[in-house]
Formats: sequence, structure tokens, C-alpha cells
Amino acid sequence: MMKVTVNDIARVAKVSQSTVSRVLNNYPQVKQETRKKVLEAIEELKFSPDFVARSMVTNKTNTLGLIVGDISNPFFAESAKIMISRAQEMGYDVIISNTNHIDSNMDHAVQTLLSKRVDGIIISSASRGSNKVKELHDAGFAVILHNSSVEDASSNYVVLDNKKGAIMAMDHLVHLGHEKIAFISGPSKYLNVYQRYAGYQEALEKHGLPFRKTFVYEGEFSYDAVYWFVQRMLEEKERPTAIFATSDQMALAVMDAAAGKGLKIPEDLSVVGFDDMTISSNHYIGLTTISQHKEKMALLALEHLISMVEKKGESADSIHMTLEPELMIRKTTGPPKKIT
Amino acid sequence: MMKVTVNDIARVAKVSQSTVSRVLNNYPQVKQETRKKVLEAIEELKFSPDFVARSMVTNKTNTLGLIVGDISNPFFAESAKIMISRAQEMGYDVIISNTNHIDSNMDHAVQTLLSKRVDGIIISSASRGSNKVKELHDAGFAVILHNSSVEDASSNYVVLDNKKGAIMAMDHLVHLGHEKIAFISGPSKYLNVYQRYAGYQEALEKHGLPFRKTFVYEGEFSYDAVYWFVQRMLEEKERPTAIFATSDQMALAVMDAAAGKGLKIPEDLSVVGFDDMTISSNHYIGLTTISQHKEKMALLALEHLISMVEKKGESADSIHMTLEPELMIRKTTGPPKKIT
DNA sequence: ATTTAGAATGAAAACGTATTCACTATATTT
DNA sequence: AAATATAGTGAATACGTTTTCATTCTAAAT
Repeated sequence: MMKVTVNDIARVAKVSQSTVSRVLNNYPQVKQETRKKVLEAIEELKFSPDFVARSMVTNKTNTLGLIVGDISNPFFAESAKIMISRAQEMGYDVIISNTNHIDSNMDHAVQTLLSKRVDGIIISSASRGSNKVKELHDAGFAVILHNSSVEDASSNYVVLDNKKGAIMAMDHLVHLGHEKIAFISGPSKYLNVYQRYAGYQEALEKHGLPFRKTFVYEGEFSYDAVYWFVQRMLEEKERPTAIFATSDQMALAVMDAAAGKGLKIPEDLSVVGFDDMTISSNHYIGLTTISQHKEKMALLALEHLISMVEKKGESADSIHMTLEPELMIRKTTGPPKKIT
Repeated sequence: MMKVTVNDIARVAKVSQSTVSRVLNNYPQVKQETRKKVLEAIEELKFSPDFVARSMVTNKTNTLGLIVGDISNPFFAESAKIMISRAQEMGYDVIISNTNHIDSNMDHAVQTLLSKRVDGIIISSASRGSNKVKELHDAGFAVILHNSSVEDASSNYVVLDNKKGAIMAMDHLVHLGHEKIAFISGPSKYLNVYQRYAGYQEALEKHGLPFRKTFVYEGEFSYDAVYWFVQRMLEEKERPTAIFATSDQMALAVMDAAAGKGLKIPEDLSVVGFDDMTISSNHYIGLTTISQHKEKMALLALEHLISMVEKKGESADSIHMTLEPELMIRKTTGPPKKIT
């Protein structure tokens, strides 16, 4: 089953291959009559153009890269769905790279995406000190940071005001009467979690509450690790009455651990998350959380990337967007029970 | 910033372009000395080979396509993560196409994947009557069906014994004492949901229970649609005491609706799902469900696809694997309350 | 009838690599 | 020392398009 090429149609349509190319690309200056012949030949031989060959010469692949720490985290999966769908509508495909939150994987992913000549890259989980990101940006490559940005201010990004979000969450807990509030962090190499942590601390200070090292988990995004950490923390006599987690995924681990200890939420323990994954709004879960407006964020990142790609060269004004967080109060937070 | 090509290194290393290519591809018959020169030049100019150009001639892109109905469904996201990670380890990238469960999107996705010359395609949500799938297979293209297969028996697939799984779920409920069991289906154009439906019916019959049309939801995979359907169903006086849903995602909608109605699970209503997404095992949710062994299934599909791709031509024995389901009993099922 | 402008087409080059084929240097055998 | 085999290298071609440039055709203008 030989591949049908543009030459084959040229032959059966009795025109040159350039002409075939012209009708493929909808050039105006081809006569109706010959256009018809070509189209018929295409139909007859079931020809469809080879994108690889086309990319060779146009220097465009119509393929984007999406680098993500963990596609199985619903926040990323939901964001990815939005981006992919929109990208497809706009004529692009997307290669997803999953880094498992390992920096070297990300560098490697970038390298192979470049080798495959993707037109642009969205990075959803960039480490804040990443050199690769700066390199890409400095080289004039179309790249946009989504969800988490880097310290070097020059790169393009669409993120949330994470610190503000964290403060909103904390304010909510404090106003309910909580004074012992734990924080479940993630790897602070990510600027977004770093900023949330900063928000946590700032809020404590603002409300005159002491910072306790034992009340914070700082480590991998590991369900199990968080689960065990929380279980242990809840066994202490000086246990927190509320826990603020840096992601909904982690918040679920917290709730899981609390359930394992026989604690009722929110009576015995208040929990607030961050992300607002779809499932969090389920009545059965009803997680109080900070909404990232994931649809908007994903769409903005994607569409800006594509516009960067398409007007390569012209007005390359940089994209610096930070969205407003929103507190979603649901059923996992309430006033603390007076512990005697 | 001009692109560095193989010719550039040939020039600085003072060898021919072919020789450079040879060291790139680790050909044995190149002298240590010249190999060293080339490697140094590569290092110096920071050259990295262009995969597009390479694909042109090798006819291999080291890129796979993954077509999925909805990447935001955790079952698919988790499967995708497994496949992507393993693929990357094996030197492949993956383009994800999201069809939103629309058949024409899938046909279109296949077409563009072919145009981009992916080496193989995994289809996670194939409609059971899909012609495209058969076409692909007949054309000798490397394609494997994952999760849901097609009626035409010739295609390669790795799936679950869905009917058996459904029967296991039903048996569990019946043994607990349930007699009024509703079924939340999805679009029956998917063979896997079709088979689960068949299992539901067969189990009813086996246990001498009547089939009631009003007890089955048959429609889109829509959280909201299921939510409202269940709410309404629970208002009837002849309401079911248990609901079996064709996916965990739908089961969550069921639980959501039940919670909305103030019903306790499992006291007032038992719920069984299907898939065993990670989150289902959360103590706070504790969804009784049928495990699909998603890791095994995903890995098998991916690895078989790659082996098909790599030994193109040789022993193309077909892959027909159906895995055994497993009942995961957790906290959402229990004996029915005697309703008087 | 002749020139001229523009429309329509074809020939050829280019994109960056792998690979075949021919050739040269080196080592082995006689 | 000659003949032969083999290791190492280079020149040229192919992959399937788009695009530039030159050319032919057509119709309008003189």
C-alpha cells in the first residue's frame, strides 16, 4: 500500500505538482477548471497531505507541547481538556509531557519537544528557578507559563494571585474562629505553592497567630505522605482545628486521614483546599476551596500562545496575567468545637 | 538565530555529513578519533537533531496518538498518565486527542494523526460500530483499542470483561438484600457500557428480579443529567434501594444527588460504581466499585502498541486481551433499610 | 496585427536528515 | 611484496512538500 503523494495526483490530473500544491493551499490564481481536475484526482486517490513533509518546508508543525507535573491530578486533567479541545478547534494538536514533578524530566521534555519542532509550549508546572524556561524565552521561542510561573519576570505567564488566594482561605478560617490552623504545602520549588505558603504566613501574622513548624507539611505532592502526616498530627494533643491544603487533591488526602481517625468534618476539623477541581463541588464532598478559574486560565494561556505562534515577529508584547482567586465556601468548613 | 544542522557540524568537525549522521545513530564503523571530533563539534554548536527531517526519511516519528473521549474523567486521566510516562521512558511522545464523545471528532482526529504520521494509535473510547477503526486495522496500521472495543472482532484490543464486572456488582447488591436496583448507563454506542448493561440485565434475570425501564438512565456521560435523573427517581415512592452506575464518575453524581436529597449512604441508598478511579478509595468517599486494573490495562495497551510498531511486518499476531474485573467493597454499599 | 500586461502553470530548489553506493585507506593473508 | 579483505569515509540521492523563479498562455490595448 504505497503512500499517495502530491506527484501522483499531479500525474493523474495532468498538471504539475506545484499546481496541486496550489490548490491544496487555496491559492487564488488557479483556474476553476484545473482546480476541479485536481480535486477530483485527490478524491479518487484518497490523497491527504503529509504534515511531516509540509512541516519541513513551512517550518510549522501545528503541534503544541503541554508540560505538566501530573496529568492524573484532576486540576491538570481538567485544564488539559480545555486546552486540548480549544487547540483542536484552532487546528493544533498537543503533545502532553508528564514530568512526575521531576525537573530533569521537564528539561528533557522541552528538548524533545523542540526537536520535534512544536510551534509553542505551555508549561503548567515550571519550577520557579528553571533555567530552561528562561533559555526558551530568551531564544524567542513561543512559551507560556500556566498555573505556576518562574522568578525571572520576563517570561510570559497566566497565573492566579496565589498569595491572595491563600489569605482569603485563611481569613475565612480565622473568621470562623479557628486559631490553630495547619498548612499542607507541596514542593516549594513551585512558585505558586511558595506564594500560597507566604500567604499562609502573612495571614497568621496579620491575625496575631503563632507560626508553628509542626503544623506544616512541606514535601512531595504525595497522597500517602500527606495522609500519614495528617494522621500523626491529629493524634497530638495540640492538634489543629483546621487545615488549609495547597491543592484540592491534598485536601482530599487530609479528609481521608481525618475520616480514618473518625473525625467529622467540619465539626471536628475544618478543611479548605485550593484549585476547585470539578469534583470538589460534589455535594457529597463539598470542599471549601479557592477557585482558580481554571477554564479561563487555561483558555487564556492557550489562546495567547497560539497568537504568539501565529504572529511570530510582530508586536511580541509580553503576557503577564494574574487572575483573581475566589473563595468557594462549601461544607468542609465551620466553627471550631470548643475543646476543653 | 539560525538553526544548527548536521552540515554545520560536518564543516567544523571536518568530516562529511554522512559521518555525522553515523555517529548520531551510533554506527559501529566509525573511528574513535573522528567520532570524538564530531561529538565535540556537536557539543560546541549545541546541535540537536531535527526529528521532523529525520522522520521524513526514516518514516518514523516516535510519536503515538491517544484518542480519548474525555481526558478530564479521572479514569482516562489516570490511564493516560500511565501510558504517557511509559511511552516517554520508551522514547515516544504522545499526542492526545479529546473527542468529547463525538464520533465525527474521532474520525477527524484519526485523520490528522495519520497525516502527522504517528507510529501508532491507542483508542480509548471507540464506538462499537466504528468504521474508521476497521479501516485502520485493515490497512495494517498499528492501532490498539483500550477500554472499549468494537464489534468487528479483528481489531486489537485490551479491555475488561465488562459483563462479568457488572454481574459481580449486581451479585454483591443482591446478596446484601437489594431487590430494587437502578442502573445508570452511558451512551450504549460504547461496547463496554453496552456490555455492562447486558450484565445488569442478565443479573436481574438470574436473580428473578423484574427489569424496570424507569430504573435505568441511558444517555450522555453528563454529570448534571445523571444528577437530575437520580434526584427525580429518588422522589418516586417506588424508589430503588441501590444504584449501580457504569462509571465512578457517574456514581459520584449519584451520590451527589442522594446527598442533595438528604439520603444517607449506604443506610438509605447503596451505590456501586465502575472503574475504581484513585479517588474512589478515599476513606471519605469509599466507593464500592469494580476495578478495571487500569494500570495493567494501560500498560498492556501501550506496550503492545509499541511492540507492534517496532516489529512492523514480522509476526503480526493479533492482540485480544480481556482482563478480569475485581469487586472492591467499600463503604457505599450495605443492606437495604426495611421500608415500611 | 502587434505589443503588452497579467493570469496560469511548470521546473527546480529547498527544508535536514538517513542511507546506498562507491571509493580510499588500512590490515590481513599469501 | 603482492593480493585480498575489510574498516572507514564521502558523494549523491531520497523523503513529500512549499515556494521562487521563469515561462507560457490569454486577453486587452495599441
